[in-house]
Amino acid sequence: MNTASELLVARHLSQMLLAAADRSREEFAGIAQELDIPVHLARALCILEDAAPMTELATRLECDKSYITPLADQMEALGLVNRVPGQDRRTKLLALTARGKSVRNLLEAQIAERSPVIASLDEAERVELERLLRKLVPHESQASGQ
Amino acid sequence: MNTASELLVARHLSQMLLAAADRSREEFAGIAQELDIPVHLARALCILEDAAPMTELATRLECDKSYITPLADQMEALGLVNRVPGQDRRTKLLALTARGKSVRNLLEAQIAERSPVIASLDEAERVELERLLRKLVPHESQASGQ
DNA sequence: TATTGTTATACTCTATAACTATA
DNA sequence: TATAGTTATAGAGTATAACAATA
Repeated sequence: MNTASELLVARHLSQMLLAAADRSREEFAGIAQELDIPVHLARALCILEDAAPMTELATRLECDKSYITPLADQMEALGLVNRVPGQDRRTKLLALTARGKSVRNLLEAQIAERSPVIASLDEAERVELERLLRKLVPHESQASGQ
Repeated sequence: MNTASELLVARHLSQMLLAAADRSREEFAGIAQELDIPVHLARALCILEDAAPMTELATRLECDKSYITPLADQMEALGLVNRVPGQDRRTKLLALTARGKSVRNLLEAQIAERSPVIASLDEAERVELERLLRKLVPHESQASGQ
């Protein structure tokens, strides 16, 4: 295969990959919007199945800890989490409230139902897609957030 | 299959999809950096094979036209394009200079060689990936920029 | 009246650095 | 001395709105 046609294939497939990722993000954003919570709070909610220190949330969201303070403020203002003390007195855990758990459950149910990889692919196709994506992704980066 | 396991599959595959898209973007950004041009200029360069009005560039890059003015300024400052008059006297075309064409060629050659979908997949795998991605992407959005 | 490109300005998202209180 | 969280501030990236020239 020559360079010119490889270029076309590279462009086309890369664009479809980006489009598929965008579609996945949009579906997630749509679900968050229907539940009336900002997308970045929805991402945090997914992570907070168990109460976790703010620094851990920063690590999982791949952002600076200074970003977590206002994010936690917003989650508290919406009644989704409480700041509770950890054993170390410097540490504050973000713990889901009853409402937080309820919203998180709704969120997860919608993701399971509507995520494009579930809604548009059958079991065999999902297995094959995973195999192909695994070849495209460097192996350490296969465990990041939504 | 129950909802709980579908949730896990949805999460895992969606994350891999996002990671693969990130990887593709990073490869593109790396190539741009090696050629010493900002990523957003590299994207514009890819589009400008033929001279095009600034508004068309805004459409292709999915951004506002007010964003194109400083972008074109930067490309001119780097000697990559010139603003040339169109037939309509309101319109300015962005036309690649000799240097712009040369940088664009280098860029495309690197993309053809190093894009993950070329470097990590064989022909049959690319065909299969395209088939799967096509099912994940709404059909109008299969022609956007890098 | 609508459109092209420009300008000035404002907004969103996120990070950096300095700070407090612990350890 | 190092760490958890907070605060104030700054930067990148991008959009909105008003404008001038032209259609």
